[in-house]
Parts: sequence; C-alpha cells; structure tokens
Amino acid sequence: MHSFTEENYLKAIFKLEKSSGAAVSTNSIADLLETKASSVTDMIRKLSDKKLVSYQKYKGVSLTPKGKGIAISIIRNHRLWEVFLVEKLDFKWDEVHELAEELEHVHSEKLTEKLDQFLDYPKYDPHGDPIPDKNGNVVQHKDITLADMLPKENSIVVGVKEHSKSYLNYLDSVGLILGAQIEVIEIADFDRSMTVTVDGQNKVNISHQVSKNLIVKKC
Amino acid sequence: MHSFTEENYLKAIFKLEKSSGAAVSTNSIADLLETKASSVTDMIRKLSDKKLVSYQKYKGVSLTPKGKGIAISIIRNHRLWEVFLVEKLDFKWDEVHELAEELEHVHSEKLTEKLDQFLDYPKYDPHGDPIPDKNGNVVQHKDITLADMLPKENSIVVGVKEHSKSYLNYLDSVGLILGAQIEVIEIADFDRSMTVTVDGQNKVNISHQVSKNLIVKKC
DNA sequence: ATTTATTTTTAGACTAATCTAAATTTATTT
DNA sequence: AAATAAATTTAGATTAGTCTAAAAATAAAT
Ligand SMILES: [Mn+2]
Ligand SMILES: [Mn+2]
Ligand SMILES: [Mn+2]
Ligand SMILES: [Mn+2]
Repeated sequence: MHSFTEENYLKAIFKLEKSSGAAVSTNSIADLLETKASSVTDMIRKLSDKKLVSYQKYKGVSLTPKGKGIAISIIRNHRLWEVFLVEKLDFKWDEVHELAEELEHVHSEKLTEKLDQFLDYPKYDPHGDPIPDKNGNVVQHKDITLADMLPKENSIVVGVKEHSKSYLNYLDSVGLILGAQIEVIEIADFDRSMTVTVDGQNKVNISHQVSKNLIVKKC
Repeated sequence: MHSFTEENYLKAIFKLEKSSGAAVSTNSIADLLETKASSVTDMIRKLSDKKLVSYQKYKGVSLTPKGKGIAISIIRNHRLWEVFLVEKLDFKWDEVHELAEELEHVHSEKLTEKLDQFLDYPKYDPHGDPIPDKNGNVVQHKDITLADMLPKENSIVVGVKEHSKSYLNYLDSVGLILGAQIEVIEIADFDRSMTVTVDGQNKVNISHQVSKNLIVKKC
C-alpha cells in the first residue's frame, strides 16, 4: 500500500494536471499541499521510482495510468465519505472536507463498494463534484458559473469551485445551497457584482468573487 | 493530537493493564503490538514525557488518567465503527476489526457523537464487547465462558474473548453467533471438550480452546 | 550467595518525510 | 547576448518510529 502522504501528492498532481492540462510544476504542488519545493522534489522522485508519475528534472511531472488510477480511487473515497457525513450523519456541507481528507485513506475496496451501495450510488458529492464510479470513470463538469449568466437568465446551483469553510458558510447565509434557483436581476459593470433573487424570494447582492465560484445549470 | 502509533500503544497498555491488573511489562507490549522491546522502551519514554503514562525504569508502565481517557475514547471509536460496519454496511463480524483499527484514528469528537446517535447508542459491539459512553464509562463483562458451564445448563452467547478471523469463522460454521442458545450435553474429562446443542437443534462437539473463549450468559 | 537466565535499557544505525540554505538550471529582461 | 530573476534541485540536518547488537538490571536456579 501507499502512505497517506504519497496519496495526497497523487491527488494534488491529479487536480493540478486536470486544471492546467499540462505537466505540473514543483512549486504548484508545494503551494497546494502547503509544503516546500524541496520536499516536493524528494517525493516526486520517490513516486517516479514507483512508476506512479513520469518525471524529468526541471520539466514537471504527470501521472502515469497507474498513478492516475490511485488518485481517482482516493477521490472516489473522499466524495463518498462526504456524502455519508452529510446524508447520514447530518453534517453541514462546510464541515465534511477535513474529515473526508482522513477517511479517504482507509484502504478497503470492499468498504468503498459497500459504502457506495449503502448511499444508493450517488453521482455527486455535497459540493456538486462528480463521484468517479468503480472503474474510475468520472462525469466531467461543464463549469458554467453564475458569473456567466446575464440579467433575466435563470439557473440552479449545482456545485462550487471553492471549498473553503468561509465560502460555504457565506453561501448558506444567503441561501445559495445546492439546488437553489437564481434569477439574475442586474450586473454592475464596474466590479461585476450581481443582484440576484434566490428561490424567487430574497434579493441579494453578491461579488464577482462569489459568482465565479458558483457552478450553475442554466434553465 | 497524537499519532496513530501513540494511540495504538495507549490502547495496548490499557488492554494489558486491565487484564493483568498490575503495571505492564515492556515485553508484553512488544508481543501484543508485534514490535521489539527496544522500540517499546523508546515509545514509553515519549508517552511518559507527555504525561500519558507513568513509568519507572525496569518497573513497568501504567496509564495516567489522561492516557486512560485517550485509550478509552479510541476504544469507543473502534467499537462504534465496528457496529456501523456490521449493522449498516452488512459486513460479517470477522471482517471488521482491521478496518476499525484504521477508522478509530479519525479524530473528531463530533463524528463520534453523530455516529453514536446514528447507530442509536449501541451498548455492545459485534463481538459483545461493551462500548464506553461519551464520558468514558464502560460496563464491565462478567466473563463467564462456556467452559464454566456444566452438563444440562443452558446459556446464551454474548461475546468472544478471541477476535481472530479464524476463530470467528469457526463459530459461524457451527452456528455459535451472538445470541445463540447453548445446552451443554456432555463434557469429556480427558480434554475438557464439550458436546452441546446449538439453538436446540444441531449437536456439535467443541474443544476447550473454543469454549473458554466464548462468553455466555447463564439462563 | 553465586551463577545463570531473562528482561529491559542503551547505543548506534536506518527509512520516511520534512526543512533551510546553497547550487544549478531555466526563463525573463535589458 | 549578457545579466538578472525565478524555479528547481541538491546537500545536509532534523524528527518519528523502528531495528540489531551490546550492556545493564532484575529474576530464577543452583
Ligand atoms: Mn472535499
Ligand atoms: Mn487526505
Ligand atoms: Mn489502530
Ligand atoms: Mn470488537
């Protein structure tokens, strides 16, 4: 098996590779994992020796199919546990990420499959992120955000691009939870802040910072 | 917080202290944790520095109230997870110990309490071991075993003293699960093996090795 | 009461993961 | 094209946990 640390590196590389499309830099990994570049170099060499990443000095790193498979299975675990915590144990969506960060490393194929079944094979986690299936297939998000909407257009909240407690808490406070209906009333062009109505009732004003991290489905 | 390793040592010391009643020897810890005596000495000094155990060289070790509290809370976690795995995810009683050994180290008061509530505050784990409550109070077992029963006496299986897969599997195969009713038919005095009927039907022959590890309630 | 055996501790070494500081390579400016 | 800046790697240390082999303390046997 692999250590927690190795698994967290693989997950980080997966995330960065997906969002940038290219080979992943040492510094970007260090930033994401809040560690130092020199530590990253050490770990990369180790993962490279295990054939989990391909690596050329100074040229960045990318996952091998094997490394990618491990990364996806950890993400699957993470998101299933998040669903469990919210759906079954009544945690709020801003409380589950850190716990799932630990639970994801409990190694058991069987546990994962039984958990998936117990949760009735959910497709999305509490933040709207898609849950990879048993074979590692992930539905990909279109990533249309509220910031892409125009006045008079209607949309539904389907996810978030930012997972911080403070952001999720803020969304809660203005009613922008998963499934909320939004109509754009007005957009201020100097700062791109938006006035919207949530679920046809309360009218709120939100910054571009907020709208660009809220994934929606147009309707 | 404490590391997995520290927590496993505390749990081991708790178990040994309870079963022997006296200070715990270095070798007994090493045996239980399948490590070397020298490693144990190192860890004991560390736990002692943290005031989790009291320790005098060559005189053995015992838990401080603080160390005992941590040990009990991990055991509480362990047993709640075992209940979850068996009751909710349909694992068999011989499959859950290793998984709970990992899950017990996920640190969250809140998770433990919510899990306890979700499981409807169980009093015993799938092996009949009592689950400590929120304040660390544990109901103690009387530890009457099937080996203490006499011919014609009836009893019910309430727990096991041995948790190995092979033992639990064997019990399954002869129907000696939690709640099974046993009547002792005959005891062979040369090897103390027993003939018993299980749930009033199948008659089986079991060794002393088996009967002395089966905790029962006389009835 | 010595000797012998067992238990426990120490000394020194190893691996995993991390860090700081220095060296090297690559990228960007002038 | 040379100089400067930024990114990356290396060198050398550190901490947690472990191990083997040797020394010291305690227990058991003669
Ligand atoms: Mn998450
Ligand atoms: Mn993690
Ligand atoms: Mn454990
Ligand atoms: Mn148990």
